[in-house]
Amino acid sequence: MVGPRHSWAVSAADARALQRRLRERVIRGDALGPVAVVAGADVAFAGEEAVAAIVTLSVPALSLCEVVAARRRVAFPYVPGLLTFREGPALEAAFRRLRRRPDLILFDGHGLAHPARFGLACHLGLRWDVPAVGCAKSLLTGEVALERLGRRRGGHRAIRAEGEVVGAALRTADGVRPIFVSAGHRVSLATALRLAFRCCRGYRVPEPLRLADAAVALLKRRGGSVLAPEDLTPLLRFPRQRRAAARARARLDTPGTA
DNA sequence: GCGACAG
DNA sequence: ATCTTGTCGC
Repeated sequence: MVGPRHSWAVSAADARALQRRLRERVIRGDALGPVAVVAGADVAFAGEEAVAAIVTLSVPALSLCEVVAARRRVAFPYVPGLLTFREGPALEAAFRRLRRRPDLILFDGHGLAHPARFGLACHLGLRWDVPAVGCAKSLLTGEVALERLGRRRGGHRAIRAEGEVVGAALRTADGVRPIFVSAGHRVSLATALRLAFRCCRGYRVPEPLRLADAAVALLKRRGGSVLAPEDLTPLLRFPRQRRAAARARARLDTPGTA
């Protein structure tokens, strides 16, 4: 594990100071090799405990490689903009358990599309020195003309904040609400969009994150922090034909603050 | 001071 | 994120 390390036990004020200091070290352009293994990281909460899971898949097949998880006592409240300080400890504990470092990690949250341009994907991507992309389900900052976003899968539209493009809304499947993609570390927005879209298999949420979400949900109800790839195989099925229903919903899309 | 506000 | 049943639409 390389990169900037600091304690997670900080105050909100110190957390913001750390963001301002560390954001300068984020590599914004493409500085990554071929992506043969992509990971998805997510966290669930059960009382005072955080359950994190990281799932790795092969590219381009998207077949399951590894599944690791860890539980940690929650020590930081949810504060918009400081999500990393709440989820970071558990995510990092899980990350340490990976046998093989992924070539890219998708996070459930923003990267540069963050008020300090240092969202979860920037922070952990930098800290672990792994190319990272932020894939959030709602907007935290900035504006995007969703009414001008194509309804079909692959359509995307820039997210602008304070005069600069910080990310993009991406239609990951026909007729579903878009997700918000932004560069985390070692990737350009164009590459982040391409890679995130490449991980989609018919559902709104990219496969790595969909499986990581299923993993934490399973561990939350089953307990423990150990699970095998087989536990997730039931979810590797492609979605049914639901185009019509999905298209109808797309016209009513109102993400951002859903 | 008044909203907005990843998960 | 989490608390929670049914329900609208394909």
